[in-house]
Amino acid sequence: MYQANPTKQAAVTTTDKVFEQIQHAIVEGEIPSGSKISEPELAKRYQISRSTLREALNRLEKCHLIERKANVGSRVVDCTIEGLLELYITREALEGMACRQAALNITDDEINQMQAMLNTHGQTQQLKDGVAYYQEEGDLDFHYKVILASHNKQLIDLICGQLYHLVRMYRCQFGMNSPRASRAFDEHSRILQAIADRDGELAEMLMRRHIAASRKNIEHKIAQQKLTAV
Amino acid sequence: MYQANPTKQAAVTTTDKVFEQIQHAIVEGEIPSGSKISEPELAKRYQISRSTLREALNRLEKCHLIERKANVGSRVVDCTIEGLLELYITREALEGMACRQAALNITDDEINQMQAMLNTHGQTQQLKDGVAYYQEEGDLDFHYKVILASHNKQLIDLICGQLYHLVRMYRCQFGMNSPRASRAFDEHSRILQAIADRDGELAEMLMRRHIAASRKNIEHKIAQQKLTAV
DNA sequence: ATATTAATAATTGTCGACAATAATACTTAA
DNA sequence: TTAAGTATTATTGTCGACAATTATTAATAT
Repeated sequence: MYQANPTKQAAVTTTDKVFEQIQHAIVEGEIPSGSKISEPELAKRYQISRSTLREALNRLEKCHLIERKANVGSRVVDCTIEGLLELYITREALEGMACRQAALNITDDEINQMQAMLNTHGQTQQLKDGVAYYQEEGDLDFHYKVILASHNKQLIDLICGQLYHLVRMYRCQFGMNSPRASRAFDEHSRILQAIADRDGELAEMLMRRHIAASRKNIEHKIAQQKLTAV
Repeated sequence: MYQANPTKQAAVTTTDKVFEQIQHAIVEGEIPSGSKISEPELAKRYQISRSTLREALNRLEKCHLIERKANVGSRVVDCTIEGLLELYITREALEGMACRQAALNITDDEINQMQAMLNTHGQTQQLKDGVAYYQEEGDLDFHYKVILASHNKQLIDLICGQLYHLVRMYRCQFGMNSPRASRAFDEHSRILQAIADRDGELAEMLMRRHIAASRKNIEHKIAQQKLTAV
């Protein structure tokens, strides 16, 4: 089953719960990208004190969903093309390395799990061909698994704990139901093959190309839009 | 002149100042690695309320210097060999990419500045040959400049804003006055050359090797220690 | 009418107190 | 004597109020 973030702890405190709610609201665009955040208003809306709201805001800042300035306040990060491309560049670096490390550190159990997952994705794709939604979730699932398989806490925290919230936000807000679904499935298969072969160098290269391909796809679309606009 | 972190904002609020003080204390080991943090005690020591202390703790958590558990409390991150190696792996990925991007995006002015900086480092090294301290600061200076030259906000924030506090902590606590000082200088020169040539591919490769060499140097030392210990 | 300054309102930063949870010490039973 | 359970203490989480700063509005002068 798909879950938003495999690294998240169970929400025990009220700050945890409010954090998750606001996070969801930001990712889905209910609290619009770029908008200013009013502490008193949000505190009232979620029926909590400003202190616990501020605690939640701190965590939102940690995963780059909001930005704060001293004595001025917080704004929801705004989704720009440049920001999206920078995010892809960063993912290419981090996930490429995670993939290389996965080839070194993955367990046989994990390989089997991922193989099974890919089979499911393949069937889903046959059933729902053209409908990219499931494939999109599947894409995130696959990437999460690779990152976890790196067994590198630093990488896992940086990517799953921080960057991927932004990734999901961009996906939602830019409505990225990419036409790369079927191609992505093949690429995933080859990546897993390289990992299973313990070929770290190849695994990294394939993952980097996989992510770079998405980035170039976006860049291409942007270029076309600019042409038709003129 | 060397500064701890080129991305940091001016400290305006009391939280800012206390954050910097505690950060320094943790990096230098005055508050020992792995130790539990008592909120009432620290609040008393710095003459502030618990609220503002907790705000500071949130920022410390953001740069991975402390870890929090709900209803239990905070601990200073503990410096382990595995953690150090994972940090090197992450740096190799991020700084490698930053270096590639720097080759694409650096301005001529920045190139000149870095060239001048390297010249200074070279002279310092001649004067103080064998004394690694200046070279160590010089090393960080160089890396900071490369990262900033990438002009990628995401990379800059991740590396300078978060990772490098941990890097400095490990350097302090493990007393890493590496014998690689003179070699590092040559490597820096070649990296800058590749950047100035706008050769992103080579620049990334050289930076990755540069960082990997430090990691392998550590791994080698560890291996030796284990041998002599038996 | 516009620009600059002063007064007002709103927002953020900081504080101390209380509530809920976890750690510790103590008591009691086997 | 040890183990389990209970009572106590200490720590963290949450709250509402006040202080400091910023944003907004009103007033005055050019």
